[in-house]
Amino acid sequence: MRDFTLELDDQLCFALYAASRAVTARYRPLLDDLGLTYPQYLVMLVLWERGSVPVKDLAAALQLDYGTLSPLLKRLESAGLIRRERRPDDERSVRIVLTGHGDELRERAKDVPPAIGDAMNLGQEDTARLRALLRTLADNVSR
Amino acid sequence: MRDFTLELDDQLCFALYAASRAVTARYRPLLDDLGLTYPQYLVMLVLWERGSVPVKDLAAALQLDYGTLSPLLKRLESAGLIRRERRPDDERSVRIVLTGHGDELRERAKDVPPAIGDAMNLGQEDTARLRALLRTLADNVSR
DNA sequence: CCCAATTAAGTTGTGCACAATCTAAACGGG
DNA sequence: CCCGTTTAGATTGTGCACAACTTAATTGGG
Repeated sequence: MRDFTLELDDQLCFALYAASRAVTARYRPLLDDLGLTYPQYLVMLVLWERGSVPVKDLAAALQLDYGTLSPLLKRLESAGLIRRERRPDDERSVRIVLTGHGDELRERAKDVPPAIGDAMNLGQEDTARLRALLRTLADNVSR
Repeated sequence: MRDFTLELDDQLCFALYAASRAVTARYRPLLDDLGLTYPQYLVMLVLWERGSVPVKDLAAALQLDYGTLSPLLKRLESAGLIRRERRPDDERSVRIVLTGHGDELRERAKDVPPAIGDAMNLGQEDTARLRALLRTLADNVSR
């Protein structure tokens, strides 16, 4: 029989919570140079990859709701990185489009992943293993 | 040479961020029954383990600063779960002490870790592996 | 064809996270 | 013993997360 305690250090959840914040903290100075917060960076990753994306798909990709995304996108818009386009054939839907400025930022962001990979210092093997475990966990927990 | 891209799904950081939020979301209904948020639950874990703790040590254990802890503790206090005691020999230091009500909550929280462990569904082996990887990661990244 | 139900998005309110700033108590070297 | 420095803690302001609610456009069944 497995033995579950209330001790902080036993909890996988705390290791997860602490690691997530530690990684975000490591990103912060790099992203400050780009004028982005961490969640804003994630949005930009999706846009750099797909060019333009409906808000709905952005929400699905990042697992965020409109309550988080709407104000975040408003800030990216007033920073001049994105534009909102309401679809003519469905006035409910809003498509997020990169501006020229937003696209240019991609070049400057190229250095971020290697710098973080270096700081994480896990090696290719453990990185893949960890990513797989995290996906399994997220999957299990959200069904 | 390792190949770092800007694709969202490549990023370990996103898997980490998503998994952390998914796990917290799974805790939510259980903690709602106890009248706690997830960070409040973490504080209570430390208090249930150590009885009473100076705010400074709480901050160190959870890696949180006073800006996060002060208002959180104020809410736990007005919920009647904790008490603040200013140390007579050092008026700067505040010690957090469980109230009777706070101590009683421990009994009701006993069911939480097994329920979460069950939902995570990782097995003892992978759980230990994941926890170890997360600690190494947090360690590497915050040096 | 119409209207009830659904869908996309936004808004409001609460509670973290964290940087920056502030206060007051304690310490310590000259 | 005094004053500059350090330390414990709180406060303020910004930006997520997320629940609950609102709005407006679209859809689909009778």
